[in-house]
Amino acid sequence: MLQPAVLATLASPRRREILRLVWREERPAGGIHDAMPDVTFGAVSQHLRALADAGLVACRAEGRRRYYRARPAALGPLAGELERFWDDALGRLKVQAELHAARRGPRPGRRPATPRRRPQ
Amino acid sequence: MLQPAVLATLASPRRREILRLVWREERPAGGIHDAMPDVTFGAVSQHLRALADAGLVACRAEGRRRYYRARPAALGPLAGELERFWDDALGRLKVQAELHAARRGPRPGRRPATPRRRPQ
DNA sequence: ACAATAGTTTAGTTATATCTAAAATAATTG
DNA sequence: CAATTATTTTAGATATAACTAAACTATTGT
Repeated sequence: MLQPAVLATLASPRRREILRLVWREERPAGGIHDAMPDVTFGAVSQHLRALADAGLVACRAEGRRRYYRARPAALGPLAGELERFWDDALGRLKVQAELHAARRGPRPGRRPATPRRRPQ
Repeated sequence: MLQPAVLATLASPRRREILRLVWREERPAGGIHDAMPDVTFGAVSQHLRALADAGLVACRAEGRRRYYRARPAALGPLAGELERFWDDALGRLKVQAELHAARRGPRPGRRPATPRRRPQ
């Protein structure tokens, strides 16, 4: 299936919640639902289908259980979709700078690094 | 404004289209609309507001024109929002591998960068 | 085969997004 | 100030998304 909008699929907080639940270890649909008390099993199942359609999760059937797990590689196409922005030299620098700053706190080590395009 | 869902804002293809138009150089709202014949000026303006609310564009008024430009740095929070996934060691490796493979073919330059973990 | 369990799918409701057309605002010009 | 230009905002239509409840499918156990 020609991956329907990874970005759109990730845009739903509910689906990100699910994705986080199955990121490190697979879980059966019921287990996922147990972790989300405020929504129906049916709704969870629907989100799981959306995630699977986008390639963001894989499903393994075992007995009457269906174990879901995240497919981290599916974020590659997301990066691809953002590529037009990300790929811009200025954009990349700014993004990475901010990312690093947010993660580690202000770091003096980052030089402005040869502005190749147009320094705003 | 406390940045409403960068991801959700980017999920709209129309808004990505606009963002691309103002990525490298600022444009007046009208200029943006000119590049999008299949939608109303009003609709464009509404999307511009959504983008601005998400911090993805900035606006400069000059005379009766309003010039918009992208704010690449706003993709930082997006990365932050994806951080929980991206930050996972396995995820990062897979994603970056795929990204680099897609963009330039295998390149040895980038080191994996100390994996910080967060408890889920 | 029957009942129980695990999950999906459907029908229908409600909420949210997106769009158009028109009215409103704001700066500029005559 | 009135007209013009550039843009925003509003009201309302239509489409899409998310959810619930219930019906349905499939697997296991008795």
